[in-house]
Amino acid sequence: MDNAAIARTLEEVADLLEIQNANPFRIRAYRNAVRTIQTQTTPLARLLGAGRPLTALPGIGKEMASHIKEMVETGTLGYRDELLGEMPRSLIELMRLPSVGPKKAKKLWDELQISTVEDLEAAAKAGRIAGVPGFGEKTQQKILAGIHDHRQHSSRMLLADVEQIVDPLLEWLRQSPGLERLEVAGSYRRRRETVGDIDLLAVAKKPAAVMKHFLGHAWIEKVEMSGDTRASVILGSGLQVDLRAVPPESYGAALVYFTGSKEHNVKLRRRAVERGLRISEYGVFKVDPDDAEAEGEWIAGREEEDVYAAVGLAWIPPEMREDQGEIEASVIPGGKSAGKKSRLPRLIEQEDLKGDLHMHSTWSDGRNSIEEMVEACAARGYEYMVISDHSKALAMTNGLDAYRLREQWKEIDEVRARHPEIRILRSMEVDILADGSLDLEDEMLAGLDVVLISLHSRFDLPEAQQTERVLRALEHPEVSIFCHPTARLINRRRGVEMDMDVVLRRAAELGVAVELNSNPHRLDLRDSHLRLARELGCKVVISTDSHRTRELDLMRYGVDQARRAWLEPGNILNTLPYKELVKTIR
DNA sequence: GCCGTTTTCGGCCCGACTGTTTTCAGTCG
Repeated sequence: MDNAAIARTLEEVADLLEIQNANPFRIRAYRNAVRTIQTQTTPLARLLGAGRPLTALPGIGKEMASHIKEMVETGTLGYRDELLGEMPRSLIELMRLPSVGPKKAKKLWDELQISTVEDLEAAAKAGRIAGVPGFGEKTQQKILAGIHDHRQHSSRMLLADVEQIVDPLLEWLRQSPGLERLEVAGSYRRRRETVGDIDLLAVAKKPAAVMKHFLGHAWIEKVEMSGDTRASVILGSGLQVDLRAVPPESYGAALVYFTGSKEHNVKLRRRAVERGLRISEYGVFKVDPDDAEAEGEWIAGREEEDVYAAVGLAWIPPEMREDQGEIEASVIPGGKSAGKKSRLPRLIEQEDLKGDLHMHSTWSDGRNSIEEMVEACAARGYEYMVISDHSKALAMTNGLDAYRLREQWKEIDEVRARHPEIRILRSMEVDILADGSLDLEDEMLAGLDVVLISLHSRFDLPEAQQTERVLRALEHPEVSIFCHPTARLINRRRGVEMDMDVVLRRAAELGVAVELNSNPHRLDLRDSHLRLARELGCKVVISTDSHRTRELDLMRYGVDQARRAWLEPGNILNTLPYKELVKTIR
């Protein structure tokens, strides 16, 4: 079993235990193990094979290690099957419906033998749910609405799509009477590639007035709940928006809390408890040792920096708040007043980038001419840029053969003469053919300043074969950059199967860079692969793969993603000035 | 079930809103 399958199985155990009303800390132990496994870049089977103790991993103890060993060896987990003998697996899906949790799912099963969403819908429509103890008319209606939404909107929206909705919403909210501050928190602020819902945080002396103004927005289709400090609504687009209001002295604490992630917050709060403190969305409080129940003395919470400082930490950029070691890295040696620095990385910023290394023109499937692309890049202050049209195997994009490529070089020379303000590099996005050879003759490859290679076909090859194919392509001495390596499209196409560990290791040895494609549909490589690339010393480029001038602005999504992978300017090739770049790039 | 610069036992993050079980459990984030 691969890591993803192992994680899924343990997750299922956690869900089933939850329905069984097991010890909540035991359930949490399973979920912690799942997280550890999901973020593990090396296959657990390989660790086991090498005789490495799994218990060295955080959250993996004797029991989990033995579960994992069993799964690796037999491909299944007896304990999970045992639990499934007591209740159907489909109860887990019930539990995912809004207003249905583990307790209610169990009750539905015990009382009415309901185990699927379909059964539940039929029972609710027949009015049989309202009669179950603990349920009522309102819950029955909520369940029906929840089933509807569940079917309508099960996938998370792309960050870029959500931005289109959030911006006007913010503009509206800024007109609220008495509003002092407003921020988007949640996974949007952490710049995750997809967003499940929007968390808004407002500061106001009279929060009720802000809530009222918010609820008057025309896009709101349904109000899920509303109180003086919280409101939750569903927009016509299906997106859920939560607004919370806090007093000014709680702004920082609330922003930390609502930005998350949940795991980051848990660790932060645990750190507070170890220091006799308590962190909530209202602030950091000193716990009274004689009366742990009392509210305690408020000591911080106005700004995020104050909250982190109260537990001896430097402020952590939101993109890093995933409990991936950022809390440990943010420790300020000697405490907050020691004047020492934390080990947090200096994350890449868009201003660090000196050029865009992947874009198309009307020579293949781009919408703008070379000169228009050049002017647009120059307007963005870039020192250099790359023209990289498709190769002939991608006929549908009007890919170039050797003859047309030579013709293109003539045009590039002319544009170069007219635009001395920017360096224009000759390139091509060359298809990796099925056998790993490249879709352009060697002498033409040698005439390019930069050679990009990409997978655009045969995404379905088995892992071993796909890995071989890619390795062969990487070995070609002219290759500079491996673009959108997994070829995934978020919510639409899963990436190819290949052994990323092997591929990135070889790329690092050969000096081939890997692309972080900034297109919000791609964001390929993904965060965990980028972290692996960094660990292996493999260079990364952040490019837009633009097919029209305005797509050059997609670069910021790539930067967001790089920041989530802890990348610093030194990890990124296109932070280098032109002279250094041409020396470094293969 | 996991973990340990106060611990190998006794802890393990915090609060708002809703609906229903009239005093609070369940859900959610």
